[in-house]
Amino acid sequence: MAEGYLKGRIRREDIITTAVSVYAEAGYHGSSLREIARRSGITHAGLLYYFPTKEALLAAVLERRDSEDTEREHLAVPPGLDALRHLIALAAHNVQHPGIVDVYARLAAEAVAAEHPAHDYFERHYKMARDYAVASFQVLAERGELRPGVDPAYAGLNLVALMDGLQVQWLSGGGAVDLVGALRSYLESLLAVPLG
Amino acid sequence: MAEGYLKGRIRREDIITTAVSVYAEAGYHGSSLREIARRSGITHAGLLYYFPTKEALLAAVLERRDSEDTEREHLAVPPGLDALRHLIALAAHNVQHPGIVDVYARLAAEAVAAEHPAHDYFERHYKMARDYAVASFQVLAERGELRPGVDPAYAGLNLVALMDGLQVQWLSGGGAVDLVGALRSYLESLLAVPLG
DNA sequence: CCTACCGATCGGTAGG
DNA sequence: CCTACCGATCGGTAGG
Repeated sequence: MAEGYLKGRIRREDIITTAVSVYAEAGYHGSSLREIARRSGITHAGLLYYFPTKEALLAAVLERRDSEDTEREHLAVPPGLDALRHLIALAAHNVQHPGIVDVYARLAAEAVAAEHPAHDYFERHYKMARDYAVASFQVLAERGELRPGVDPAYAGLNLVALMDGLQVQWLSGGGAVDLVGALRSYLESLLAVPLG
Repeated sequence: MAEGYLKGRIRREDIITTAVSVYAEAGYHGSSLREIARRSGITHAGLLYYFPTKEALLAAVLERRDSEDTEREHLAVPPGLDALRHLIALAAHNVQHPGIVDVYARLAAEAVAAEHPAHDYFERHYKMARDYAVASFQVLAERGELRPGVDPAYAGLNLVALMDGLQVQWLSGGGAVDLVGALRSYLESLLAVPLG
């Protein structure tokens, strides 16, 4: 009896996974429910049984990403030098999973438009990332671990922007871009202490 | 007699201008020839008289941008400190024209996919920008104007990535992001001499 | 979950 | 440049 529910939950997760890879290929607007359904082994009407609209599926994709980030306890590291090290580790992890990076880079760009269904999600996401980065540089500044003259507010904003921009070039360039090295290089140019 | 040709040329330019603003709202894939035609005051079949395919119109949009950049003699400034100053001026110019920034930021993200008709265009564009930035930092390094320990190759890659990422956040954030200030801050953290 | 369908919209063509 | 059309595809619904 609970089996019915379990199968449904698994099916839902399958569909979300498939959606992520289709979004990665065609973007959100360029993806059709029929294509996602086909790769999931059901009809598009069947897909709409699980997710009543195209937007509901997108929301589920974004929700899953948030819960994965939370699982990884991304934000459990307090702002500071360790947070920056953790960010490099996260970048190194992402480099092993280009498909995922691709989805979110494309979605973020599509969602620049205020009417895009993921617009608010990314606005919140950027603000959180920025606040966290700025707080980290502020902690460094207080401890004298920041090079003199470096503004924590700009350094934080630039860190988030840099990660985004590097991802696009790394995705586009087919391996010619050393994402992690570039990120380390940026951070080292701001720090008065070794990054380790 | 030449009037017919002139009118055609004007019409073509009108259509390209309209296409730019529709791309800015909906991206390339999300834009329809019918919508671009409607705003240009013709039917979509009429538009196809001037641009035989959807891709041909995209190509015309990108071509125009290149010729505008060339007109501005973007690349006439030799690599070096002046080139970086010129880049800041270009960013300040772009901040006055969010619509144009929007189109190219969205197109660049869409074109990450290798099958996208603008993929090759952006790949070339990125490579040129990167080479130019790296060359500038190399010139600075030779003149001792770069802070010791700064790698010109990473600094150049990061400069291009940073500009891209800042544009996305600036577009998305609705004015909360100081793009030009952030760019200056990045450059100043790398230089051993004042940027002026 | 499926079959069967809807109205809307798409890029492109014919033929003038 | 337009009218008129094509085949394909879209998201979503009805009804089981």
